[in-house]
Amino acid sequence: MNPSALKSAASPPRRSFREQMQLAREDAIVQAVNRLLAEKGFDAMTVDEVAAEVGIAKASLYRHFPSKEDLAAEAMVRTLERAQAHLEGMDATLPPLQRLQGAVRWMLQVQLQGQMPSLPSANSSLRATLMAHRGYMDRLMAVSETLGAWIEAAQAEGRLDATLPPIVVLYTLYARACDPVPGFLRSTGEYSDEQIIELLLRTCFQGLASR
Amino acid sequence: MNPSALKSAASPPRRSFREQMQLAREDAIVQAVNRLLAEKGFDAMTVDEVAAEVGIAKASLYRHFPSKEDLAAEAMVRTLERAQAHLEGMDATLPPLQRLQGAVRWMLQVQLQGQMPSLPSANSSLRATLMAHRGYMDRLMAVSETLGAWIEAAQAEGRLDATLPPIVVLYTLYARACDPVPGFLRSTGEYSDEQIIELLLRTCFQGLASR
DNA sequence: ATTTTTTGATACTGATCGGTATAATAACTA
DNA sequence: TAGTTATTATACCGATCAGTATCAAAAAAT
Repeated sequence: MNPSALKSAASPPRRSFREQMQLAREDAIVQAVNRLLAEKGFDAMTVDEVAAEVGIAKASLYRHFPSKEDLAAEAMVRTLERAQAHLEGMDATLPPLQRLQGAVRWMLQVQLQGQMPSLPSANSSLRATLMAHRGYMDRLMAVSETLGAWIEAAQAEGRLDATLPPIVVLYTLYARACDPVPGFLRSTGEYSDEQIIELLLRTCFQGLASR
Repeated sequence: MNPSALKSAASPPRRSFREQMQLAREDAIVQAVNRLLAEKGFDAMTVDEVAAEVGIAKASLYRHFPSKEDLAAEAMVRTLERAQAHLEGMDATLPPLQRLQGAVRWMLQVQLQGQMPSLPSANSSLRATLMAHRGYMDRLMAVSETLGAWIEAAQAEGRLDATLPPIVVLYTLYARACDPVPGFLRSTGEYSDEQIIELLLRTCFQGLASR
């Protein structure tokens, strides 16, 4: 059995073994980056650390990704994909407000599990890389459109304050991904992660004032 | 008229001229640090920048402050003093909830004016310096106690959700100082600073859900 | 006027870090 | 087995930056 016969038989497994390895490696890299990005942020994370955590040489790492910025961008893409998958996996019969709450709950869970990459909001070279990154922008827009539709639906149902511009709601939801409050609350040792999530969901959707 | 006579006459203006200059200089330094800290954050701010902005040599800067971390700590002290002064200057006859809203309004204003120093929440050496900084900790506790008293009073009046632990409310208010939403909203160009502040006050105290 | 202190300009040190080159080794292909 | 390719370890380059040393000029004190 010659290779080309095998290839034409079952789709193109052309070099599929090597490619499989490549993908597995890239997956391990992005996972490590994601973890380090969540733990210490972009500036404090070093490329040597990433290589050490994955267990490969730094040179091999640079054979997959051209720069540290692209590393961070890929981690963001991965997280956005997880987010979108979670949104699409939600019960479509649920009212939109509940789906939005589910989205925030997911963000808080990921953050408390130390898997939410945190990028500086004022790093020019990083922002430039992100803005130029097709995969990142596409996925960011996909998530934003999904959430945006839910926001408008929830407002139309009268469950979400309809006098708030949807963009304000969207940004406020996104901001839960980098809210320092969960971490501070956890460091008091007074609350379980589940309690923290319930408290934050209340302050986010019900506000601090009594109703 | 000899110096010691003058000194004993009008309190101790001992070396008062030099000290005056010193204070004025330190004031200029802390102001520059505060501005740069708000603009680019602790990591991106360089000591050379600070010296250049103040118009003095780096060596002279290090004669006033022992390290970059202490520089940041002093900027935080200055901001906390401004905050406390603002809190104490508020109309004491106002209901506590309104005073809390005034506090958040002030934080948002300072942030939008580019005068709110932003420190990384996960920089170990900086956190160590802050925790060991007497002046910083004292002022932080003073502000926290003032706000804490207002929170409990507002809850007792039934204006603030009394089922939220006060510490959760306090952290949520503090978090408005580093909320990325104001900046994002401003970058859309759709809203004036005053509109942004009103929107954020609503999402903070009334929440996103309709009432 | 003389002495002491402070400041400024400048250069330097030492460490960190992103990214690259090299040369040896392992793994896969044919 | 011979040859091609990928990976590793290691060292290096260049840039950045916190912090320091030097020394001359300026200011202040006596």
